[in-house]
Amino acid sequence: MLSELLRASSSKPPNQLKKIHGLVLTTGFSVKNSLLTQMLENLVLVGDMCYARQVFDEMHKPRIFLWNTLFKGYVKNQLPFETVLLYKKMRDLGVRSDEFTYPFVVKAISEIGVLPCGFALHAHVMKNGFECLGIVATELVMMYMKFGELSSAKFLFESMQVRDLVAWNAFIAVCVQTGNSAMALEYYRRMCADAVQFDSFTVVSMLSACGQLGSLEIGKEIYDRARKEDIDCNVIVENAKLDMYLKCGSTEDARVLFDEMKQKNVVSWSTMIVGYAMNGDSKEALGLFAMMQKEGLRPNYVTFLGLLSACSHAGVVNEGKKYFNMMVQSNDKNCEPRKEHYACMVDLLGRSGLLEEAYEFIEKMPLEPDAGIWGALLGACAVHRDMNLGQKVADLLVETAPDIGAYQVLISNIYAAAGKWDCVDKVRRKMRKLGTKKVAAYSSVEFGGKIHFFNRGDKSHPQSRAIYEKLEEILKKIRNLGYVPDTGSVFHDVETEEKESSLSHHSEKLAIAFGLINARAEHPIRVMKNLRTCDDCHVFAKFVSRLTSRDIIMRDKNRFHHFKNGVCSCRDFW
DNA sequence: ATAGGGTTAG
Repeated sequence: MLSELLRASSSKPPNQLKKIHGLVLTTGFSVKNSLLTQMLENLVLVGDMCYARQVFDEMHKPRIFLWNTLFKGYVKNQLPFETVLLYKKMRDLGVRSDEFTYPFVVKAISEIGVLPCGFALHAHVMKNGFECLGIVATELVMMYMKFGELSSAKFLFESMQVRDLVAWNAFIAVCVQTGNSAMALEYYRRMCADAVQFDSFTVVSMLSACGQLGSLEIGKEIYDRARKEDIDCNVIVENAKLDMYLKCGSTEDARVLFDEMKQKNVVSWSTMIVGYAMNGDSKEALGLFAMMQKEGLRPNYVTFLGLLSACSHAGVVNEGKKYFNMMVQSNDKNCEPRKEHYACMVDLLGRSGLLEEAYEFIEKMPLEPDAGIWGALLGACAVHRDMNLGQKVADLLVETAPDIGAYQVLISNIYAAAGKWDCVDKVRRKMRKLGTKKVAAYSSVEFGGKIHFFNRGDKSHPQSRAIYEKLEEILKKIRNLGYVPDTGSVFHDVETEEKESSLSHHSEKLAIAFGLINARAEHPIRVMKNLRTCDDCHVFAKFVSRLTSRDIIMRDKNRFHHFKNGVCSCRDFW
């Protein structure tokens, strides 16, 4: 009777499960593990891990699969620390893990992100002889990728005896997730060469990779191949393609696809809205949201992020406030404003010059403001040259954002602009002490099925000579149009050394010159940059678009710049 | 009985 009750309770909410559990206890029967097992599984299913743990602790000598059930629950509910603690307890009690245990624990460790623990765990896996198991090995490979240990991950992946489709997909997916999309492409090509038949999972990751790389042509090619090979192109695949188009700056293609899609979900709509916002098409973004509401679809927190960033971009403060209030009043757990939304609001207010209001907004917010929020205000202070507030915020941020290089650079630039060189020194020393990493700037252009990368002053490209000649020629011509190299700007997150050294050989300038030489005249020149573009390159691109009548689409770390006839769609520079 | 892969934001 009781076991039937429990079996039937699997879909019940946690509080009802607890009542049933209480009932079981009051019957006075000796509670058998089989009953508790059912109970535990139900609790893990509904995600009440606290209660699940209680039930587990009541059990007498639980068998290994019960431990595993609990591990599964912890991992599924994103409680990596509980997972690891449980693993430790298990070892202390002398219970041996089996091959089902390790995938959970490895996943937890990679989420926590402590490399030495990862190594130790790998050693345990090897000691128990589980390393040759595909599933465990796959998790380990993903763990190393997440730790940034590319060579360990590659080595382990290569040494797997059996690499099935899931192993390939997992590896490619984690490459994309960790920002190594060029590597994902490399392995995709190898997968094809090895004649491993890919599936829709592969396609989704690869479309995402192409979005990251700005490789419109390669992305289209992969999608077309998927259609030809009769791979199931479900909503997720279509969404990924949509995102790829938008990340390549091709809002037109995206819209055509979006309108054609038979099945659309919140992600499709949000992708479009966010994409329009990124591309500076705020009107379309807001219009799409109106359509979405008409269709009766519920937005989620990502949708609102897109909306707020669209408002910020268009400088429509009241619209932004309207959407923010909509979130607050919606009473929908999915739409509660998170820190990112507050950061968006600060950005919106700050960008529009309402710095005081932005500051008050932060002071009044119910969540603890983080570096991202202060950073948004600091960026706005920099744009509006408000040194008083800027310094105040910089002072605050100096303490709370010790490890994010971009903020430190912004702070030191603010101090520099205010002439407070002792403060500049202090920040720089701190950066050096903390070893704040300076990410090297690079730009890339897709051409001929390949991605061409350029560093500043790069001479490694085979067409290098032609590129520099083209650059010289262009610089000469646009000087006549009124271009003056801007060496004085201090307000973006680039290092001083970078500013001082050959401004005219910035990676995006080389990439644009490369595009001018190679890209077909009717196509826009698409340039991707890993960091933010500097003022001078921005002005440069405007002039080039005017001089050559070519459209330049440049994506930097934050947003798109569509240059057409000497004008850019963005409001970040003027 | 229990284990590995995919889309939007940062």
